[in-house]
Amino acid sequence: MRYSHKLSDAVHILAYIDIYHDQSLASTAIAASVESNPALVRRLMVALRRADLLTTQQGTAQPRLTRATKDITLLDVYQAVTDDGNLLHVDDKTNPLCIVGGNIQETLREAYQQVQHAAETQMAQITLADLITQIWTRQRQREAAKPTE
Amino acid sequence: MRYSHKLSDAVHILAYIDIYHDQSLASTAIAASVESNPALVRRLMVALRRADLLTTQQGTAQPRLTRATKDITLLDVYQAVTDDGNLLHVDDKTNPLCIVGGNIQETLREAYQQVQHAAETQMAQITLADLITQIWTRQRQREAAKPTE
DNA sequence: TTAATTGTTACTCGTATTGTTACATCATTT
DNA sequence: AAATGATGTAACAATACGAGTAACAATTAA
Repeated sequence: MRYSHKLSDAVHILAYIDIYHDQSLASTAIAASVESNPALVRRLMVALRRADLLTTQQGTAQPRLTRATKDITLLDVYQAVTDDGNLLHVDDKTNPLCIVGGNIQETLREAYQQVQHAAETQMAQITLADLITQIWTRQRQREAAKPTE
Repeated sequence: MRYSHKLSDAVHILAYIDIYHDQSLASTAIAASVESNPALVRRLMVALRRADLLTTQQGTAQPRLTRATKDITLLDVYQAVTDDGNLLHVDDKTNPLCIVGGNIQETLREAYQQVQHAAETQMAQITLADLITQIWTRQRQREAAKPTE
């Protein structure tokens, strides 16, 4: 299975909507920035809409964030675009008659839960506003490095 | 097939080697506990050997841990069996001419690195000894619940 | 020598992700 | 009212990776 960039693309979409709020927000325009295709963008926007992160209206290219960028965390986006949301996965087919096979599943589930919690805590501390600030900072640095285009 | 259980199976192998050290440690015996096949077990053992977590000898079914179980962490095993070791992945194909597409990759890479660090810190605090203790605890609980087999 | 085991490779299969196309539905413009 | 453009949605293909499986050389021990 290929590594997923759904989270990255979803963040991309949200940042695009915020930064280019006075330009075209059509899925084709966003797709050009993501270098993907409009259908993929719309599919991700469905997931973001279901997670109550943005609103859309059929027929109009007017997606809007439902709240301030500082109130949308990386965790919100992550949970919106992943199915189960688990970073690590237990092998649920082990031999129950073996001491290891019969007890490792619950043991690992608990350990993985601790790792998951640590990761999610960090994700919850990174907001969309933080990311957009970073994007602008890097943009200004690039412009400063190349004063004449 | 769905998400990878390489980490789970690798921990399984290490725990099996420790718990059943006085019984057959052939890849077929371990595979029976994992409910997988010997070749998969041997492939994972290659990764664990390269990470200096165990030693093997061709022709003999005598894998041995290179150090005490308390000195082997979940992070050690994770890094042994994953290629790049990254839990989250940046979309490296975005439009560099767009403010978002041109700066989001590095921005997300930094954010993902923080999440990765949080997860790895937690993984480093979970040792193979902890997991084996958990396995034994659960085993005793199951035996107590069913006094007569 | 014979049997068992590891080390290794090649191949198939299942499935998640992404790319692509098509079309119904809705809104806006003419 | 018609035309245009957008979203919502589904279907299918292409791709990639994990896992299953089989096969065989190399090595060890009986």
